[in-house]
Amino acid sequence: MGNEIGTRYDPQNIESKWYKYWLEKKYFSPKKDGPKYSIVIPPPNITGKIHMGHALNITLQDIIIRFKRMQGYRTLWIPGEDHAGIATQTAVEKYLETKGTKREDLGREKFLETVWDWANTYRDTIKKQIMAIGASVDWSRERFTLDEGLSKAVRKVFVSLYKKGLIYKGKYIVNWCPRCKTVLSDEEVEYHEHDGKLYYIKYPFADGNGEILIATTRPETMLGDTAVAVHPSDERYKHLIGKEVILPLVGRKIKIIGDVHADPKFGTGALKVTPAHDPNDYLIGQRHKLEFINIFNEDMTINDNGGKYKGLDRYEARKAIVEDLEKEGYLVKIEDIKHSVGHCYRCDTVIEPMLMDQWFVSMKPLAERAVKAVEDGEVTFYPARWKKVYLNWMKDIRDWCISRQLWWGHRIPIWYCNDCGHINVSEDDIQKCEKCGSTNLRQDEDVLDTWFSSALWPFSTLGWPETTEDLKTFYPTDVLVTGFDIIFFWVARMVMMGYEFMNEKPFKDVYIHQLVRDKYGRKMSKSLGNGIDPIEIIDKYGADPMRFTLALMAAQGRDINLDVKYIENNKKFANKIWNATRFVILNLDDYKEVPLENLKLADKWILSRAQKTIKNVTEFIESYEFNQAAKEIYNFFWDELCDWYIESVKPRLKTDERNLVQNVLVKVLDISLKLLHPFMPFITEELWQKLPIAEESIIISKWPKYDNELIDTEAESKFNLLMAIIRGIRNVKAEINIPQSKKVNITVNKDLTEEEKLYISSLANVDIINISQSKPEKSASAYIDSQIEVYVELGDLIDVDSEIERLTRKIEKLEKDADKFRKKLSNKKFLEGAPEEIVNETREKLHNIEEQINRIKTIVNSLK
RNA sequence: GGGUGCGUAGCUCAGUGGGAGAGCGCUUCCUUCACACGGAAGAGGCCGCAGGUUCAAUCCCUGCCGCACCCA
Repeated sequence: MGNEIGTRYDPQNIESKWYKYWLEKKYFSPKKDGPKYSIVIPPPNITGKIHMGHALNITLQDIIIRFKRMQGYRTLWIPGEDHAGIATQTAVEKYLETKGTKREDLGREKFLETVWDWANTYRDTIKKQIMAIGASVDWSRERFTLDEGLSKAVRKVFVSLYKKGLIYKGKYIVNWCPRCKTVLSDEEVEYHEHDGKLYYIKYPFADGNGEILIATTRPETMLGDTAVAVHPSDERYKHLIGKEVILPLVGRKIKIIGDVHADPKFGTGALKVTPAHDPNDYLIGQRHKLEFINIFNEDMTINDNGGKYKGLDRYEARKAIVEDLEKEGYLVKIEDIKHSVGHCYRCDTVIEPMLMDQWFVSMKPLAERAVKAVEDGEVTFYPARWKKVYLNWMKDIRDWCISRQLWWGHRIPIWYCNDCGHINVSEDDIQKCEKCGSTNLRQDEDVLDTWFSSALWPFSTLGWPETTEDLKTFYPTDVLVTGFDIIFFWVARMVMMGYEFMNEKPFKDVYIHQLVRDKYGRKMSKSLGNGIDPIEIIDKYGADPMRFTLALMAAQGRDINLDVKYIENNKKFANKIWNATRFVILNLDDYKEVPLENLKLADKWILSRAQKTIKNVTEFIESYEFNQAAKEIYNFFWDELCDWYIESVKPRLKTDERNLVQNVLVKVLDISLKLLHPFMPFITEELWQKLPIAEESIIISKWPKYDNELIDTEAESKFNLLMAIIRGIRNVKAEINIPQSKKVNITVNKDLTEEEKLYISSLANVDIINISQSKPEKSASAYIDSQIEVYVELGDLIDVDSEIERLTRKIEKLEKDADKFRKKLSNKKFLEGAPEEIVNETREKLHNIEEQINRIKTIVNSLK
């Protein structure tokens, strides 16, 4: 055991060393016995680096898993990464662009080779970053959403759902991202408020008698208009239903129809209907069997259906059409309007609703059990309010568009027969049409939504579809820790898939954690440049302080506004832990283990406090109240252990109590380091290893057990009194501006034990303690309650006037409190209605205060 | 338009149906043999506003105002 210990906490020296040691010892792999406890990591995207949100996510999971591991569970935390279809493909395309080439030039196969190389590099980076945070994940079970096993799982799921009729191909309005050149699911569209214009356009009646005025934010889509809709009960227009108008610039005759979707209060109440380019218009189109005219190419230029506007981009077309409308007298006015516009969640391009042939999962049948599971509490959300968010979405769920026009991803296992037209679906690649035997097959070009494979994560990572030992042992997992932003994308879909394919929930608890924002509460983003890079933080302050800060701020139901100064602050806490331990170790040269018997007051007090800390930290971690748990151990360590116990023990280390004190110190430190370990794994291992009780690793040490026998309320109240007396003496010194180190004599009205005298002398720098019933001349009161009076003898240092002033202020303060209680106690209703216990307590409190006031008053009078 | 969360010390935030808390910042003092990344003592709050429930409300309920976010 190396007992050399520097005077400063230096994270760089300890972190990588211990992580390596833990890996070598395979502590992160599940042991062979004990109740199981499992977590799957939310797989980070391979498109970038780990950010603060990941750091929080990983920290919280690591706290849980280390805690459970120490409690004796057979723990497994599976790491992995997500192939992130759109994001990765886009990133690689950008990279190719810098090399002057593009994916179409390479071809599908070559392109995918490039992406794999890229993916492997990034996976490696991410892995190193997760390690730097200290995550005790089992790397031997690391998975990737595109690896062989998971691909097998994806195919099995696709085929199964297809055969059940839950996956189908159909032509519907979908969200097209013109930049990514793929469709997106509804969840992948983000709506932002835009400043837009509302254009009022005249559509003349076909019979030449007047016109109807419509309002639209997207005049360019009029090229695809196939009707004008008004509300059927709109008095202004209902007589026009059935009449025909002539579409300006285009010349097509279209009908005026009555449909409830037309909002009489919006615009003019008359709505142009473009069924191929608006989700609502699409529904109107279906209801009224309108024609669907697609006017866009995939790159958002106008296609052949746009006549003279063909080839123009959608925004150029808008400009041109507005100009032409104005020229020809159709444009009546333009108003400014704020409206919500859908954007691609990956590249922020404005999405275009398009009518396209795509693959969908029919969600309603899958959602049923997933709803019930959460309603029945089989799957529980923490904090509970997210349950509502989940259920609201689930109950109004729409079919999921799962095909993507990408190359990077799980290719859809569908083969079309070019000869007989049969659609073959298969888990394995096939060469022959199962219907006609033709080899003239063509696999569907599209890949699946990345979230399709993520949805299987809790069981695919455990080996499904094989029935592996891991799957049998660790499914369902115990908790899922993630952010609220992917409840729909991921959490909900995992629940559905879990029940569908495992016939069992994927996890018991869902802990929804906070969003990490900057210190002003703004989202961290590249464009604002306000991101805090966890790796830079780790380099500068260490992983432990970062982790502790995140845990300390992880209050349920509120986001984290992170300021680097908080991390700096907790580095000071780490330094404090370091130095307190250093002090103990420096005093252990002659340590030998003895039973904790013949304990003194301070020993009983700290051991009792330690028990309460064990209890609270344990309970708070169990209920996912990480901030409370962290706060509990922080306060115990700094305030109680360092500022009081260690200070009180210094003189005792020079007496024959040395050996006992050493043992108490080691015991309390052992408890503290263990309680701190889930939060700060590196420093606690480093320090624990230096203690005489150290074993192989703190990681596999036993979590401290709460021992009711060590709770000593009497010792606690006695020690509390001592602390109050000591504070009182210090306060007197501070008030009259003499240094704390200046020795004074005090007088107490009651005899004290030798031990009590020792603490007062050493902690308050007191020389002589006199016992007397009367207040000495030229003294200031340091502590007064209904039993005890303590005076500091000041001699000529006393300033009677300021002493009177000080005491008068104290009386005023006490009187204020006393008034509150008097008021309460004079209230009949309170006396009748409140529980007796409360009434008695209040009486006692008032009595004590009044007693104090009287005593102080007596002193003041004697001074005058 | 529907929904959710938040308004507590100068700042950032905890917390609770029975005498308002922390960290930072601020004021004063101290290099005392673990730590100045430290120690000691302080100052500072109509717990957003208005009602209601209750013996008792910062906490529970309703409304309002302000700030975020989600969904349409």
